[in-house]
Parts: sequence; C-alpha cells; structure tokens
Amino acid sequence: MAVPAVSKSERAYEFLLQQLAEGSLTPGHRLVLGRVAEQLNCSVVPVREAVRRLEAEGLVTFQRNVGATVQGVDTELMLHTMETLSVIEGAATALAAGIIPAADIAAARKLNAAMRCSLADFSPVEFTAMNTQFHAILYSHCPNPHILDLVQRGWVRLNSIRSSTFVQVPQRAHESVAEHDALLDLIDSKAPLHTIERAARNHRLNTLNAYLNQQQQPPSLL
Amino acid sequence: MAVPAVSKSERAYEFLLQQLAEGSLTPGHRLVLGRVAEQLNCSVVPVREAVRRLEAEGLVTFQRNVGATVQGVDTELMLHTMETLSVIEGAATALAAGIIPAADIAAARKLNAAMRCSLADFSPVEFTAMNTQFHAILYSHCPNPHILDLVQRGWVRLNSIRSSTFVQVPQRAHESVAEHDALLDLIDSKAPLHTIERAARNHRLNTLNAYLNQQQQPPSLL
DNA sequence: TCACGATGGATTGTATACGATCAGTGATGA
DNA sequence: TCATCACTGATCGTATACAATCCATCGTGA
Repeated sequence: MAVPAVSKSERAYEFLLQQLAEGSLTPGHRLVLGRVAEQLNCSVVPVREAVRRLEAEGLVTFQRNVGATVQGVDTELMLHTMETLSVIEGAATALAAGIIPAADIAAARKLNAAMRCSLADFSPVEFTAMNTQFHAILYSHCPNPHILDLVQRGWVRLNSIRSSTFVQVPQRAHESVAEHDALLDLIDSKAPLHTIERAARNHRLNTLNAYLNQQQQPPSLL
Repeated sequence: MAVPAVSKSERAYEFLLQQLAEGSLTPGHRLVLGRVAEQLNCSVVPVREAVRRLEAEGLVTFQRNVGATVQGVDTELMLHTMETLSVIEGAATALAAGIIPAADIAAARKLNAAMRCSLADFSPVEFTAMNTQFHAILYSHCPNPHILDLVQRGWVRLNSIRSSTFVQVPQRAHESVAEHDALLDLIDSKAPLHTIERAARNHRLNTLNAYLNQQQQPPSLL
C-alpha cells in the first residue's frame, strides 16, 4: 500500500507554511483546525501539531479555546522582526563571507544587475523575489546551521506579516540595489568580517527605516 | 469544578522544559510519550504537542516512528549554539544598555562581587547559577521581545546540552568575573552601543574558546 | 431603547482505540 | 558458525468521540 513518506502532521506544517509564505493566508486570518483538516483530508490531530509548531516560531498566535490567528501587520512587530533579522542576517552574511564560492558571488552580482534593470519597469513583487534570492545566496553558506535556521525563520516570518517593503516604499529599491553592490564589493575585497557584518546589518536597518518613515507619512499626504 | 488555568499540553511543555533545564533529562535520554503522559496523568496527545514544540526549538530530535531523544553534547552543536548566543546576546545586551535602570546595574555589580568572593571556595554549580542570573539582568531590559525570546531559548538550549562550562573549565571563572566588571564599566560610562555589543559577544566567545581548548587537551594531560 | 442574561452553534481540548512501524530475539538452514 | 527471516513487544501516527469553552444572537425586563 502506498505509504506516505512524510507524516500528515509534517505535511500540514508544510502546507500552512507555504500558504503563509506566499500570502494566501493574510494576517488576521483565522486558522480553524477543522477546515484545514478537511483541506488536507485528515483528522484535526496532525493539524494541531502543525499549528503548535507555527506558534513556536511566532508565525501565528494561539489563544486557548479560541484558536490560532495569523500574526498581524503590527508596525511594532514588524520593527522587532526586522531588527532581529538585521542582527542575525548580518552575522550570517559575515560568517559566510569568507567561504562563499566565487561562482555564487558572480551569481549575486548578476542578480543585482537584473534588479537594477528592472527598476525602469518596476514590479514590486518581482523585485522582492529577486531581493530574497539575492540575500539567500549571501547568507546560505553560513557554516553555523543554527544561525542559518534563524535567518530563514526570520525571512518567513517577515514575509508572513507583510507583503513587501517594496510595495509600500518603491523608492527604497534604488538605494537597495546600490547597497547590494557595496556589500558585494566588501566581500570581494576580503574586508574585515565586522565591516561586512555592519554593512549587511545596516542594509536591513535602512530598509526598516524607509518603511517606518513611510508609515509616519501616510499616502494621503503625497 | 477545578478547571486547570493552562492546558495540559502547556503543562507538559513546561514540565519537560524544566527537566531539561535542570538536567534531570540527560542528553541521549529517550523521551517516551506514554511514560511522560503517565507522569503527568494525561493522555499522549498533549505530550505529543509539547514534544513537537521542543523539537521546533532544537532541544530534542525526533524520528518518525521512533520517538524523541534529548539532543546530545556534541562539541560541534555546542560551538554553534554558543556562537549564535554570542551574536544574539551581544545585541540584546547592547539594546538594553541604554535603558537599564541604575538599580539593576548595582544589583549586577553586587552579584559579580559575590561571584568573585566565591572563587576562593569554588562551586561550579553555584557559580553557574549566579552567572546565569548576572547576564539575565543585563539583557532582560532589551526592548525587542523577539530578540529577548531568542536569547532565552539560547540559554535553555545551552543548559540542556551541557552541564556548565565552569564545571569543565574552572579557571575560566576568574577571567569571566573580570570581564563582567569591564562590561559593567562600559555600560555605566555610556559607551557606544557597538562597543558594548562587541564586549558582550567576545565575553561569550571567550568562554566558548576556553571550552574548546579544554576539549582539545583532555583532563588526562593535566 | 437599552442593559443583561440565557441559549445554541462552532470550535477547541483531551481520552481512547487501533493500525503502522520499528527494534530486538530466537529459530532455521546453509 | 553465521546469515537470514519471521515473530513479538514497544512505540508511534491518526481517527474518532465527547466534554469544555467561547462567541454571537436573541429574548426579556426595566
């Protein structure tokens, strides 16, 4: 008989995670165990486990006897998540800098060039996808799996609580591309690791600040 | 009827976490759902959820159809966990430095003085407890709850995978006390945050290095 | 009209039951 | 003697059932 290679609870987890990452599950959305179980054609028990795992990662909040809701786009939460990611990703990028293969640096440069080109005919979604990939290349060689894990969780969490900074602050894209090149130059020139770390951290903090400034000046003022 | 304020799965989680933190559950120990359920006087379902959460935090490993085992004292794992904690705790300490009340700094100084006194009649367990408390004072005012959470998880994880560095490298205690004072001086003098961050990070990395050096020179050589 | 309490549906929390899977043990045959 | 295989006990994975709890709605009385 065809036995599933992975458990149902695992599949439920993957399922929900993907929905969160791709935005089908908008913040504030309520996760009802029974419904999810129906969609996955299983009972609620595996779904419960999956939801618990998501809770442990801070992607959803859970209230006893009430259920889970997708974490909302709270500005404060956004701030904290971005700040945390700036610290972790900065460290990960620095740790990876010394051992990243030249081929991958080249790939990152190429990607950034594509991002620069796309500025002319700007599509936030597309740009965001390339941006995510760009940073993934840089930090993915981090030799510390624990840090790597935290970075990836950070990105997932970020993606789950907001669409994308570039949707709301398109002008940030220009600065971002320039900072990417600067970062690559630092890595290429074997700059001290703390310099690379600071650059990577500041890059993220700059994005955060761009977002916060935009929040203070609502669109109505434009 | 007396209704439990918290769910059983929550209680199971707390129960296991405490056992891990206080070392009743030694690395390599096998967690059998049924046994734990018996101890807690409940069915296995809540226990499963708790174990899943522990797995999501990396405190136990889980194998399908086999069960959970407490993460072992792998030197490499230890290295990665400490390195991660150095990054996160450094950031947390720096972020907290600007807003920590004078009373708490005084409490930290007092605690460190007690640690210095205890060096004469050294008890690793007692020293470790004070050390944990000392650092908790410094980082607990970190305004970013997300980072704070990661620091605390890091400590729990560290405690769960090894007894204490000071058990194995007692001489590190002397340096540690001195570094604590230096760190407090930096905070007191309102040093730049990145200086404080670096000091806190190095403090932890020094402990890590002390541990690693001792590993390379097994006790038999003493 | 408004405040307040009862009621019912929806949802979660947990126990129990049973099939699936794994690891160890002893028997069998070369 | 040794490799192989069937068997068994332990444990996990999941479905189902039911109790506990919450939330919204409606009715009642002032």
